[in-house]
Amino acid sequence: MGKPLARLKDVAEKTGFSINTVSLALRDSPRIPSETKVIIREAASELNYLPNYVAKSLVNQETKSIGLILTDLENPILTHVAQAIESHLAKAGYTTLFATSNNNLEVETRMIETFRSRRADGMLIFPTNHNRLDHIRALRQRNYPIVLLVGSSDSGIDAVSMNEQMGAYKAVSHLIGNGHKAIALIDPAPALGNIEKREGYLQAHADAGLAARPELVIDPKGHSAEAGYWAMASLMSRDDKPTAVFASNDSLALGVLRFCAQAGLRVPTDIAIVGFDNIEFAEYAVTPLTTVDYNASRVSQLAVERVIELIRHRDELPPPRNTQVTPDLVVRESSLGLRDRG
Amino acid sequence: MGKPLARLKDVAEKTGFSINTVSLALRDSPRIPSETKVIIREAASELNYLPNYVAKSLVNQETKSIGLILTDLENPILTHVAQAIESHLAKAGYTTLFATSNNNLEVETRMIETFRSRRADGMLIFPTNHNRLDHIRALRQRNYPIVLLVGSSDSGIDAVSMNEQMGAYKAVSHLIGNGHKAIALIDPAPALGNIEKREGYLQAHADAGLAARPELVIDPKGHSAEAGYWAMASLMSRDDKPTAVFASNDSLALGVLRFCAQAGLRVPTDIAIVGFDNIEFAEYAVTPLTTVDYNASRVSQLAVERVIELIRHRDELPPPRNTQVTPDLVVRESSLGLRDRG
DNA sequence: GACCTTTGTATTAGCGCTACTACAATCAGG
DNA sequence: CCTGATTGTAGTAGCGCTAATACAAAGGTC
Repeated sequence: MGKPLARLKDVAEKTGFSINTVSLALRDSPRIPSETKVIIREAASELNYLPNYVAKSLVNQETKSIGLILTDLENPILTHVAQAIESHLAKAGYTTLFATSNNNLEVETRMIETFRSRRADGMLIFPTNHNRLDHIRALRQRNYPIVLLVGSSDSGIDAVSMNEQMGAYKAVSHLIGNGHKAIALIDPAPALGNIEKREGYLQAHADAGLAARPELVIDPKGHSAEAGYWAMASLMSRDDKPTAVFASNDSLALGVLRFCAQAGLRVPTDIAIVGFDNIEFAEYAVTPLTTVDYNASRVSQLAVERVIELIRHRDELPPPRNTQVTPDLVVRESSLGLRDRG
Repeated sequence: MGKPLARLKDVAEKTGFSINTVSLALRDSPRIPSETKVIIREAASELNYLPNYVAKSLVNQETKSIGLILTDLENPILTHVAQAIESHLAKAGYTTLFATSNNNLEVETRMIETFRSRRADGMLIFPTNHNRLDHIRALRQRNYPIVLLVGSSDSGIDAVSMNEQMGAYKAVSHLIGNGHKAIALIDPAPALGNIEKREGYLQAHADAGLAARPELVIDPKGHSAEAGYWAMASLMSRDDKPTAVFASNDSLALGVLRFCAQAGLRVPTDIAIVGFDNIEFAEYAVTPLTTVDYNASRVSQLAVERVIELIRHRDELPPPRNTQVTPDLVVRESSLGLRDRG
């Protein structure tokens, strides 16, 4: 912690008042006359006094810090979430304890323990697996304020998230509406137990009376542009080729786009592409990308408000609520149907 | 902090041992026989005991946490830095306190105070202004372990960073070597007091005996793709047009690329473009982007090692060192000269 | 002037933990 | 069998702070 900092005791000795008087004065208590306050504040600032939050936390039984656990920051949209959450928390007087789980359940569990041990007042968690939430649910049942950043309707845990299933539904319905019947899904999440987008994909097919084609659903084993590139290469090497692709995030979609450019496939004439997240670069790709807009700032704000509300309730938390933000589809060039074009 | 957690006292009462014995047992002291340890550990886990790090920190005079302050996470490369730093710190047993300054010196100063008040053992800072470092220098002089993430040769503060001047030098020299004489610089940093890249740009001109053209240096007032787009639009609306552009980060460069695509300018035939950072999408742009590779993982690792080393020295810090990692230029299609092409 | 209030300040206890010290009980050596 | 070391456990103090309490001194009331 660097050189030992001045304590209340030092300010007390310098001014001749007692520790208690100094503490009250610095916290602007009405019991201390303003002349005394001035003297004490000056002495404190001369000594470069800064209150020791560790000691304060021990007494007050709250740390004014909350833990933020994300899977990773590879996805630019999670980055936005992280930054927005930090800003909101700072504004509310909270410090952000940050960690990434690397999509590893064990790491996630360990980081939760670390933050509990540090007595974070609450946590915001983007869990690695949307179904294996027992460790988190157990905490919530002991009244620990936790808000998940992915939907989980019946998990018994508060959640604020984008409605990913709805987003996927909108994206795929849009493609179906443009006449596509062979729509690929590139999504690594189902293999990790997170099936929201695939459900939306299937539902869109069902509602349109179109049979989904299991052979067009592919796990890219990663969520980078490179993973998207190779998933697309694999899809196009088969006999049964798609005419449209829904990629579960924009990085994957940009990889798909790149494959198409190199393979001489025209977008959207030969292949229509829709992504998910609406990252900055979606608009600046080879072909501007149609994508589902992830409203990071809205999700972040609601999640922070929720966790602070839970913290306020302390002893008896209200029943968990699951808030889903409905995403908009941003239609750009990469998915235009024939009738939309000049 | 959720419901009051079990304390040593509770474990002591449950087992009949004293608080002290329980504390020693849980910390695996050799003075406690292993049978006793087993009894105590079992009781602790039944009570769901987790050591209170706040109390521990108060006694030990160290929090095992370090503050990380970045300007923002808009730039994907800072995101990589953040994630890599968090991973390295976690591996070393440190928790990351995270904050963004939003390029606002006042916010930066406030966050530094917050982290000091929370008794972070050290800090890693990407400062908003590379010259206004007095507030940080003052801390360092009081033996507070701080490592900057931007170069600062004579600042009196430790630093680990990419050599941005060298990177810019390599980028611009590459363009000059390809025969370009009218090279624009799109860089918002000099207006904020950070002139490293501009210096490299000028040095490359000087060393090649080429006169730099001040009218081709433009401040895009931001570092987004959109800012790059409009900066390029402004440059191309003038009489004196560049034949090449060096953009101070890849987002700007992608905006430039987009402008060129829309304006019908061929890259690299009509305009050569070089970016900075080598973000994932540089490779997946309309035209794959030549760029300076920001070695985020190397910088992060060295910075974490340095700050931990400083923490180890506690009372008397060694003299500050400034480590600059030399970046490589990654040549892709966007800057190929005539002789490089088929 | 006896009594009550207000005002300014000091004292004490305690948050949960660890370091230091204390001290019986056991054991080894001469 | 006494001395001195070893072993297992407990007691005490203190990290820096706040809350609760205490208590003089001054001021107001009848």
